[in-house]
Amino acid sequence: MGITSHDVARLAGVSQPTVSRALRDDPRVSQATREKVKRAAQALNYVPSEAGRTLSTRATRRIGVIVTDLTNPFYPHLIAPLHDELSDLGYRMMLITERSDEAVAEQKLLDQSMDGVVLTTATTDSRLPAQLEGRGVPYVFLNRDTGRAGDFASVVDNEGGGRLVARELVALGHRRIAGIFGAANTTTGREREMGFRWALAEAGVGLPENRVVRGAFEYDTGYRALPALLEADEAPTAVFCGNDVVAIGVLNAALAAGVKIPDELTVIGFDDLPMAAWEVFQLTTVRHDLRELSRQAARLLVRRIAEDVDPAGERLVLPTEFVPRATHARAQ
Amino acid sequence: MGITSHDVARLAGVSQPTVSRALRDDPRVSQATREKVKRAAQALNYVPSEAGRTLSTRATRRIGVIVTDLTNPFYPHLIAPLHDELSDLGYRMMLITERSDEAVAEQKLLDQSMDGVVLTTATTDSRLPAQLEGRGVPYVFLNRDTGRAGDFASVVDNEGGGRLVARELVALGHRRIAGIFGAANTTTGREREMGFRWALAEAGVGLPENRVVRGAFEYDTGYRALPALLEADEAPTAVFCGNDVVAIGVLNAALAAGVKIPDELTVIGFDDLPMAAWEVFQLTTVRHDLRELSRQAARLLVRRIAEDVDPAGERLVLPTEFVPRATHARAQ
DNA sequence: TCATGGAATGCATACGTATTCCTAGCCAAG
DNA sequence: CTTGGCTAGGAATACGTATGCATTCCATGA
Repeated sequence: MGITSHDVARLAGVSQPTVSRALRDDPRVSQATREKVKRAAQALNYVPSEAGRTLSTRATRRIGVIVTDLTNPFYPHLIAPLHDELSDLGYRMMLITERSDEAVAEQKLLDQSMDGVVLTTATTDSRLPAQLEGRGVPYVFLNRDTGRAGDFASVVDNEGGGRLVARELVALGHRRIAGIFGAANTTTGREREMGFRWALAEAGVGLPENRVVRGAFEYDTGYRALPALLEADEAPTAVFCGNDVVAIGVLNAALAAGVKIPDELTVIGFDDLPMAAWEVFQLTTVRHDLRELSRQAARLLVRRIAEDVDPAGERLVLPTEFVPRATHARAQ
Repeated sequence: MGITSHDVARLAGVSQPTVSRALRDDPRVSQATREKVKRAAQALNYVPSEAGRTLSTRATRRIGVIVTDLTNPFYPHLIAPLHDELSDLGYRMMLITERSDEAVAEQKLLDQSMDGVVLTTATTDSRLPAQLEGRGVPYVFLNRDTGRAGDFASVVDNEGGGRLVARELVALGHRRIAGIFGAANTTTGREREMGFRWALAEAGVGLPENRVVRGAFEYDTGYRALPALLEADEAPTAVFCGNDVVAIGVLNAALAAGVKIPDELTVIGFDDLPMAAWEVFQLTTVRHDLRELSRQAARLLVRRIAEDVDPAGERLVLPTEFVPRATHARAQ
């Protein structure tokens, strides 16, 4: 069925190893032979078998990427540039969702079928990193990490972003402020909350627990949190959301509840997804370079595979920037 | 470095083939030996090498999926259930974007590194299917196909969907109707347009070329098309969009242009993405079962790999349903 | 003229698993 | 007591590529 290097060898009248060398432009094969082999390969439409090569070289040129939910609009914006950069670096991307049975997922990661792994779903209690470590599989964190020393990670200055938002809200005169943060076992959730909280505290503004919600970085988290926050005795005049997707949930819930944005409620997101700029949202948010975030992760991983990396860990942090649009206003 | 079946064999005091058999519960190995081997494998934390298995069995349990742009909100809703179903069927998903250099992409598809391929980006003039055919790589079309006989495809009744919309618009009294359709070299674009057009013609309503736009199924297509359509002498009172993403572009453009939806313009989408139901859009659209569409494709491909399939081709067509929400109204 | 060395290529083998075929041992039937 | 058949496991090998090592051939220099 499949055409092998032996078939090419036969046609070209050389040995199989010579085919292998000629096609990879090994200087040890003469110009004439090289051309003869290439013509034969062309004629047979030969494509080297990846499995054979992998077994022989012990490199798959494949990278596994662990994601939770692709239908969450955030992830495609992470995955797409990651795919492109990996592709440029000569690697293919293998997508694995976290939901898969854990044992199965581990098998997939540990069977030597990938040269490296990108983790986008790290929680502070995940045991996967240790497994990979033990198996010698290079990996990097993207967007989230464990927060421990020794990580290889491409992340955002979440604390700084949280601070930016807090200062803006305070400057706008807001005092009853709410937060819908990410899960406490994610660094993105925790760091954004901490930066926000500390900067508020510096300004003497409190953030009581009854104005705080924590949940997954999903539309529904924002959509469901808003009604609860509005029920409180003193409704907040501003809410900082863990990310844009959550904020968009809030904006939709506000529309459903008849809450005027930004007059009655200021809403701030995080990430600046393209969607945030849509006319229907005009979401004020915190921008960072999502493309670069992914690219950096790809390059870091490839460096780690090549062992061209600081053994003590490398944590690449991208800066944030406040993006004023139409969902913020002075406290009434 | 890696632990192989030979290591397990040594520890268990048996031969390598016995390890292979024992771990795969081959009835030819005795209960006692099987347990001994499994304990040894457990102790060494043995995971079979995928490359070795692939080379030996000539099956990779890997499926390639070709996509254009993941950041287009439509694709994740196609890919996520596809991934899940493939995973349930024991396959992994390898993502490949169309933008990659074509030669490179072909290499990736033809190097025997996948057992099958799912094509989501077929155009009527694509040469990839022929390549795969020639190489004996099983493939199926998902969502789009070539429209030729012999295809293996999981698609939607696009024509029927187009008809549904045309009849609704006519019943609402619309006579100046516009269409923003998909590219003419995609079946999804063409069939939706044809169904729509024919049903309008049946009702005696015309669809002049100056009220027709064709373009990629992207946000920008809708966003840019609306101003052009509004400039015409007689602005349309209704516009049918090639899919929800395009429709959402139109809704945003309408907001920017100060056009009231639905009073001044009726907007209809196609697909019923979750996003269509968001309060900010409340998009009237055409629903089909996107999850089932992908699942069907996965199962069809696996059947084709097993050669348990009608050699003349199989085209699985899912029905459509009109979903009235808030972006349609009677012609003023 | 013969030894030396380098260039070009072939031979043998490794990679890790699955499978075909063979062998040893045992039991039961004659 | 022998023989046929069955069971459990091992030996050999295939899968396709890459590579270390051996070989051949030719040119060069002594």
